[in-house]
Amino acid sequence: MQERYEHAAIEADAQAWWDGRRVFAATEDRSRPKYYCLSMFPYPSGRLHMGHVRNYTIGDVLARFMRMQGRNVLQPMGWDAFGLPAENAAMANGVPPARWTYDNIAYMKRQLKSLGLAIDWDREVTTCSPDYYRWNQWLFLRMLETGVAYKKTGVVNWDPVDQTVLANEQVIDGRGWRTGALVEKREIPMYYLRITQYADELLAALATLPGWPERVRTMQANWIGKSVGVRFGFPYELGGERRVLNVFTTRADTIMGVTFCAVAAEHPLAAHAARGNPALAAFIEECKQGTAMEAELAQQEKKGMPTGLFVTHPLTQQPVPVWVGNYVLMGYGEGAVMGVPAHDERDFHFARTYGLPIRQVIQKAGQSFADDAWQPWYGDVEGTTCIHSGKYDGLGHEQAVAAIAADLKVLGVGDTQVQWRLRDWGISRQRYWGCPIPIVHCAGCGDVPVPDDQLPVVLPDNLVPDGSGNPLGKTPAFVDCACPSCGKPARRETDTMDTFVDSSWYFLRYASADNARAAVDDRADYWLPVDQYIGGIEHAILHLLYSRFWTRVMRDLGLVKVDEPFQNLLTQGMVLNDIYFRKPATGRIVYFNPTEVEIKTDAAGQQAAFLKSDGAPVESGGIGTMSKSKNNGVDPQLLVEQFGADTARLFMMFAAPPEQSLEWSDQGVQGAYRFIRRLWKAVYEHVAAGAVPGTATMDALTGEQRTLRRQVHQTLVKVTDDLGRRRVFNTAVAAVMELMNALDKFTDTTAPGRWLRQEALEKVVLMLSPIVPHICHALWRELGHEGALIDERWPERDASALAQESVEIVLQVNGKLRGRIVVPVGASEADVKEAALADPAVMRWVEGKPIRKVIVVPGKLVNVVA
RNA sequence: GCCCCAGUGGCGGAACGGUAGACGCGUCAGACUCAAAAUCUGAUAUCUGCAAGGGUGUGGGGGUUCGAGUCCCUCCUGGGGCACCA
Repeated sequence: MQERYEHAAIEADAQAWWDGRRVFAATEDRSRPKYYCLSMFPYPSGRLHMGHVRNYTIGDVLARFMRMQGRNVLQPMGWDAFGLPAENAAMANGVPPARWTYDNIAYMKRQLKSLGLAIDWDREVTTCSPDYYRWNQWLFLRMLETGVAYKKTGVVNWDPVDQTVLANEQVIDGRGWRTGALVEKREIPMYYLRITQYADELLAALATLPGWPERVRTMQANWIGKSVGVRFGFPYELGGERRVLNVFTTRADTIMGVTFCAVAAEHPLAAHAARGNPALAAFIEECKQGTAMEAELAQQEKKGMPTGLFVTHPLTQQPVPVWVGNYVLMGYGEGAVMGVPAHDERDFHFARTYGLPIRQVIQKAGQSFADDAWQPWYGDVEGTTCIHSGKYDGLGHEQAVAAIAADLKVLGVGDTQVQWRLRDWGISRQRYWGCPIPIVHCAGCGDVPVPDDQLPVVLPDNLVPDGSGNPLGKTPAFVDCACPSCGKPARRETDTMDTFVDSSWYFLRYASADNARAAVDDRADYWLPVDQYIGGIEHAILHLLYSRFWTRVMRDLGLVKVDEPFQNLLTQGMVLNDIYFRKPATGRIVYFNPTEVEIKTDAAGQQAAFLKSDGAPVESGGIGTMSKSKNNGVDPQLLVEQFGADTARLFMMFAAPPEQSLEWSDQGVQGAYRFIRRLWKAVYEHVAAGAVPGTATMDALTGEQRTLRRQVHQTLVKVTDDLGRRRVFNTAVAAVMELMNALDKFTDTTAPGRWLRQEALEKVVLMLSPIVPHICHALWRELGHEGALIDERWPERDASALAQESVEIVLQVNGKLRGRIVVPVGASEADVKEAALADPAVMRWVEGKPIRKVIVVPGKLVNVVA
């Protein structure tokens, strides 16, 4: 055995061994329980970043661990290859997005391979390939047929200078990122998927996902946002015609406190009132300007303007003024709300601003109402009763809502209704680098779906966008076509699909990746659902919800049998690093990569950062997610070259639990490397000492030998639990490190001692193999095994090694630690209590006080309450 | 603004209501070396004490419990998401 640990040779050798025997190619072996281990596929941005390394190492550890547990493991990989960055790169470099993307994929695939991941590359999926996206198109057409897909108008960010639609990301402070022009909202026709039709099921089924983090389920439930309330109408007359203004409210109990109604700027009533009212028309225009982003809308100043119209309160018959409010969303409910300033905070501030009356109709015991300042209890529903509400006075929230809903129903103006926050999913994007929507617009026949036998509608791969609109629209070879229905010249749809479509079913395609005739086949029934899905917390809502929806749509089309695609979910935390920058007097902030920066400590002990290239200081921007924009990423390539994939993997697993954010640390990497070299050295020295004699008889072991063997098996129990049940890896690594520390101190060179060392090292190599597979592959051979480690099973614990004769008990007096005693295992509670009370330290602390209570936790502690 | 999560030594973190700080990093001391690096050994929350020991301590405040870093309420700070970044 070689004395030096040489990661490059060891890793190349192990990877060649796995590749040469195709050990990770998965087949549908029905005799074994399957394990589908899936990591979120990467966007091919150019190079792998640390977030990827973390994500894929977690997946790989679980995949390899489950393989050792006897499961038939599938771990596939692919590319989320459509998207905006390719268009941005094209604009910057003049290279077509297709070439940029495929070059990136080739490079990143080499990087992934160098990490030694147990991936079945035969199932690789690339979403920008026609082999994949033709099925997006095919599935979209099925959704059109079943009514899941439909067309309506939607709001987009419009850059009036570039004449193009902007992504939210491209809008900075309300202006276009390239032109600096004020962004406008614009309504255009788009295709939508009826996810709201599945809202009930998507919400209810969260209860069937105990393997998901509670917080993700909560976020999804809030996103779907089911609320039960009352929908009712305020009657009014317009041009001699009787109409109603419908609103939805969860607070029908406050209906007697209505002093105004507010409608969205896009509401028909607003448009009507604006005719002949230039000031109102201007206000409505102003509301329609600006952002379409919820985060910005929610923070802008609440503004409104009266329409001059009045509606009638359905219960009091009083006239109620109608306002236009910029805080009313057309997309939610009816696009109109009843205004109850006394009991809704937004309405309160609105009413205060515009001098509208505030009428208290809810009271709470011990609280007094004043209309000059908002108090949180005004919005309470518990412990409140109605006042100033006529026949409803004295009723609680629920009773009042029920009574008022019933009365509105009798009047024929309202009823209880379930309202969802969830909106239908708009999938049209006015962009080039995406999956073409398979529709042809014909002057005679209208919107005609492309027939299945003409799929895929192939995206031309040689265009270079210039930022002014979708280049597809300027490409006659793409746009001009014959109508599939009448054959006359027609125009092809130039919108492409949201890239979330691509990622909503790729995990199904992996199971049937080579099928050119169908999107999925019965192999999907074998592999699905995904047993373990691993990805960033930033996908907690959208991607995961869309995937759950899409899977159900495919189920209802008879294509798959599962309801839920992902049985267990692990949301890994972000990878963070230091941020350094300079802010020139004019121009934009310049960020420097931490590798370009040197930290110096001056005479006074103050630390300061300097740029290596010019020696001048840079400012510290704290710590943040590794990102291109902050230029604080670390290239995994350099790490792998310098220290090897095993070190990179070990550091990632050891530095933090998987769900927490992870701070990058060069010194932490050094520590991981040091441990790997220690492991190598321990095996080297053991092997160099010659062959291990026979076997040892357990009952002949000395106390010290028994202690070591117990620790070996205790570590095995802990690591098995951490990897299997708890899914935390940092503590598993720590336990093995402790064992290695103990092994260092175990200098016994007798025959049983050497035998124990052999056993300990074998267990360590097996336990660490999911995390650092390359070095373990090599060490397993060196420890004298003919077969390869990849074919080994996870070791079993030896119960006899774990047996103990005595156990330490912690003694507390009034909850404070005061001493310890050692008692025999299985000592009775009474004996332990007696021993505890007889302990000198306990006696000293309870002296003179009557003992009120003694709590005994068997095998752990005694707490004396005095 | 709304929804979700996290705050523990100099740092990353451990503690699955029961010994706070495992393990690693860093620092300090020692060994080896002409020297340095590497490696190895030991110490390392804080205050008090010669020591044994004792006090304090898990972002702030309050609560539940024999016992709270852990559960509940509230506030502060940081992070993620908010529907066209992926």
